[in-house]
Amino acid sequence: MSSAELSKSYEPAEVEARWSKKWLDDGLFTADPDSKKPPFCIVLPPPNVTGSLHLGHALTATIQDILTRWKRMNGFNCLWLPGTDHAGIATQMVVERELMKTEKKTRHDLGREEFLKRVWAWKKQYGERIGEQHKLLGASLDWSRERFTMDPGLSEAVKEVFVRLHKDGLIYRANRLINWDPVLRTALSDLEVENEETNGTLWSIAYPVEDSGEKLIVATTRPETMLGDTAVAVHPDDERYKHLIGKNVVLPLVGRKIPIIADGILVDPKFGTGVVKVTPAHDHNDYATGIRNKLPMINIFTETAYVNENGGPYQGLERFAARKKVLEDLKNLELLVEEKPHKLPLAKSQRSGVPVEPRLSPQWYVKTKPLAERALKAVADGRTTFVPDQWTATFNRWLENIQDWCVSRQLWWGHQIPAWFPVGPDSTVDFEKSTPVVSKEPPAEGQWVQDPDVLDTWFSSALWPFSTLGWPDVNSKDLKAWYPNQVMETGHDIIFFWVARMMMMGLHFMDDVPFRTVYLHAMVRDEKGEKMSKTKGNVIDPIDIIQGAPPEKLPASVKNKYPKGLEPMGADALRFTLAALTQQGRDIKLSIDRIGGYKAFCNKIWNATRFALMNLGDFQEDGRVFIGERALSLADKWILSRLDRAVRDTNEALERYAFSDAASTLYQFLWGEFCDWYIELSKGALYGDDDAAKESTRATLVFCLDRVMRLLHPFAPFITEEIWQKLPMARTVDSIAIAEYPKHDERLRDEVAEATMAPIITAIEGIRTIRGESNLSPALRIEALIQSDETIVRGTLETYKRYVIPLAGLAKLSVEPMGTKPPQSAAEIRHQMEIYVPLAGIVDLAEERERLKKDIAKSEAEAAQIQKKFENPNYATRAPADVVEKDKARIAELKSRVDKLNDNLKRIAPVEVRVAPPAAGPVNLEEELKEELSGVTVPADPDQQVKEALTKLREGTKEGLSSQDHRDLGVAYMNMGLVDDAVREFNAAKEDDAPKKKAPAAKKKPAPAPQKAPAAKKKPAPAPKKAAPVKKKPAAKKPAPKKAAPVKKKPAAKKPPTKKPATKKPAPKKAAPAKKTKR
RNA sequence: GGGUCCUUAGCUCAGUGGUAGAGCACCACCUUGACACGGUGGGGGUCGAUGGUUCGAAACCAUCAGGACCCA
Repeated sequence: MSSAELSKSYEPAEVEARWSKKWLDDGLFTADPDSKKPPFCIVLPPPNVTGSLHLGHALTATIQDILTRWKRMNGFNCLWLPGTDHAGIATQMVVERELMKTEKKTRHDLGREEFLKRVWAWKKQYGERIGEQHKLLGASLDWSRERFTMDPGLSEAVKEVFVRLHKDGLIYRANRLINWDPVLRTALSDLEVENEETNGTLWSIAYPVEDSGEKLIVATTRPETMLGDTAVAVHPDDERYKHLIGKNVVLPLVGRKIPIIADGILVDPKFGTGVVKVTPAHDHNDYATGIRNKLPMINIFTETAYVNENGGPYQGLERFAARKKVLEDLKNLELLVEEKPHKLPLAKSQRSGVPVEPRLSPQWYVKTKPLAERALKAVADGRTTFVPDQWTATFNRWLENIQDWCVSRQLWWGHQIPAWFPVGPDSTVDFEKSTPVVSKEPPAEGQWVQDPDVLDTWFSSALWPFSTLGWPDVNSKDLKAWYPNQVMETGHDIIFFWVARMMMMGLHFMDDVPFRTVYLHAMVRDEKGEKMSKTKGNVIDPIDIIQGAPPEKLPASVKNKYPKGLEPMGADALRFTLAALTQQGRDIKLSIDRIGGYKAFCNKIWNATRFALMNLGDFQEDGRVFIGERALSLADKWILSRLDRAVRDTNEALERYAFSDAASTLYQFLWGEFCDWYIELSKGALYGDDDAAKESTRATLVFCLDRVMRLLHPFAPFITEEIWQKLPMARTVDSIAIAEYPKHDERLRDEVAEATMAPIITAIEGIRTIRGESNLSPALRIEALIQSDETIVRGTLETYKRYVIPLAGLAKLSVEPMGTKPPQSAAEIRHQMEIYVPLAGIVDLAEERERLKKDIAKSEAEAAQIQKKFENPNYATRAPADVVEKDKARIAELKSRVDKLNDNLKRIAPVEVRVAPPAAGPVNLEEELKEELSGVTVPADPDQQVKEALTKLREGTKEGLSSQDHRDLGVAYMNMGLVDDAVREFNAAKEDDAPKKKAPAAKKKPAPAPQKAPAAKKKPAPAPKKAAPVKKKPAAKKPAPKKAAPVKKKPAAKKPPTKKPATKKPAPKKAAPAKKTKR
């Protein structure tokens, strides 16, 4: 086991399939109502049964699964209950469309019974898909409790609720103006109607006043409804029309006499002409006016919005055709006065998209006021809280202004309303006039017919938190165990559809809130921030991201960006991305590239594990000795302490539902600390001969991986299970899914270790900065000298040379008190230490000078900025002392830094190289330059690598070089302090009078390699100050700003939580991995 | 018309009174015995605009501009 072989990279497909099946086979997610553990229950908001999951569902599932797995691992008795919704209108529409397409039939051709059979068949065929998708996502749902809103149990709950609400006087039937969808031929609730700003027309029509030559000009956006006008209204105070109030107009086209009424509510005298036509049966405002003024109501449309028998000659025309005809006729009569463009809000059916036709019809309503009051109170009392809490206000405002809820739908697919109408003597049923009996069964006496209508889908959804648990059986074990649910997690777009209604129903029937916390997540949008919708064609199937997809499967917008299709990312990467992007109160713009980044993260974790397993030997953690009791190295103690912080921060973030903060912490710890630092530091021990060190390192690796896999498991269930199972250690449970979630453990915290590591990290980073900015090959070992006045720092660096040397790629490290600076060196001034790397012979000092100058400039600029604050006399007096002190200290530090950098700049001032003209005869350069070169340190024993490179170069110089090339090389060698080589080249330059043009063969190794083709520089002697371009980049390199002394910060204060994957890192400023070095 | 939210590096976003941050992208150097889905180093921002409060504003207040969403 300890030598388990891992593939070179993480391949999610196989791993996911295997564990997904195993978890289900083992029933790990099947909840037990008899458990003594504390309950934790989330019911999955049921998706449309015939639909398919989109990324919004993937987000819901991810968040709920994170919460559930986290709680499960924390010892809760978790139930996450899946299910689907029958989605009345949507499903019926889909099946009707299919029926028309394949059989050219309407549902009426089939009849209700036969049609419903088809819908059930459809449900059976497509209903599995949602479940499969959830399983691919790794959702730890209890499939044994899967529910469907039209299951017998849930249907029973619906009937029970309807009957009881009716008995309680909270359900009634009324003939009112409702929102009617003329395509679907059903009533809709207010929430199912969307108002859309539309460019329309405002027509002005002349209505002749009866027995008078006067005409009233009315303005309307819907002229066809004049067929149903029963009045015209003016404002009671409008002087223009006062004299006409009480008279009649003759309705054009129809000839009906209708009254001129005064209504101060309907009429705005400033709008249009100040005269309004009133059509109570086809407009909500007019309807209210009709009631106020006791006007007759004339319905002019059929249920499909064709003009009916009340429309006289227009009967049979569709509503828009009727409009056209009415306008035409008015024009002919010269009664159409004006026509102008007008913007108006158009009410459209959310489902069919057609304009809603307000229609008078008898429907069932839920009286919501009393229910809403309880819901409001429960939230006010804090029995249910919203996260983020900004939604509380939205919730309150809606419930405070709630209208009665129209719950009947003229559909076939859904819960048929348990109301019974008497069959009349002539075997007919008058659904409009007769009084129905509400009960589950028809009355025993007489002949009854059940109301043909069904209930709004949301009616059954509102019962979901308790109907799924067995209600109305109040003795149900599940109900007792898990009601109220702990959390309702859903999108904020359905706070009214669902959350509010579940609150009302839960409180009424269970006498308690349905859930303690409502977590509302943001909407998932595409990369451009647009809502994902089928019509926009930007909907992405989460499975295509998990498993990859060929371009032809993708929506156009995605295909454009990824013409080759999508690579498989794996469920863990998708989940982690969603969690990382979840900001409270902010939409998620999903970036596929971002998912790629987290896929890389998964691969990184995989390889870190691979490294560990390859180096564990026969180590086996039996758990008998607590890790802290082992003889741990500094690195071991450090990473354990960092791990403990990650554990604490992750738990703390999850408590706050701050998923992105948790993801960030995990990402940063695993990559930025564990991989970048600990693994690199561990190599010394693992590859060394000290068995004790090896043992403690192996134990630490296993300990960390075990903990961090558990910590990460809720976010990335598959890879963590796979890795956890491979760790050589004793386990008390068979799956990480039911292993204990790591908890903060004070024994692991080690402030001393963290503080001790700080200068080590500072030193390594400082040396790396020099290397990087000097473009030194990672393979090149260099020497470094660190000076510090801090005894502790010196002691630490001396003691832990074995950490610094390999990670910084050193051949040698010297540590000493502040003192004489080495000549010809690059410098980095860091907190409590100065780092010097002798560069003579390695690198072009001119570039180092540039680097220093920029660093100086930057420090000076920062100091000046702070200094400016002190120019304001009030600053020192009014600002808090500690802030002032801090600024003073910072200025002092910067000034000292500038001084030191300047010193070093002087030390590496250019060497004046005077080269005699070649024609002047033999020159003994060594002799001639003795003085100038006296300060140059010639590396006593250049690194083997350098030697090799030089050898190669020297060989290269033997052929094809012009005298000019030799001279350039000579200067280069001079600058590097390689006097012998320089002299040889200068001599060669003189001897070689027949120049051959050929660039030296040398590669780009560390040594100088003047690759430029030998230009025919005729100039006798180059005498360049710095000629030899050691590196390629001609231009100045970059400065070496580096932030001040990062490491110091003391990891603890992680600032506020962050969001993204990487946030602020705790200790290591930049967490530089440490790969290179060894060789 | 009412309400909510957003505007910080090329992109996506943290930061909410005291030295501008992350990931990705970018540049340079590296096929180093876990990983090129990698390593190291680096460049890049007048924090939407204007005014105010304050010793000090990306942050608080006001106004404006641009964008998103909800409700009527």
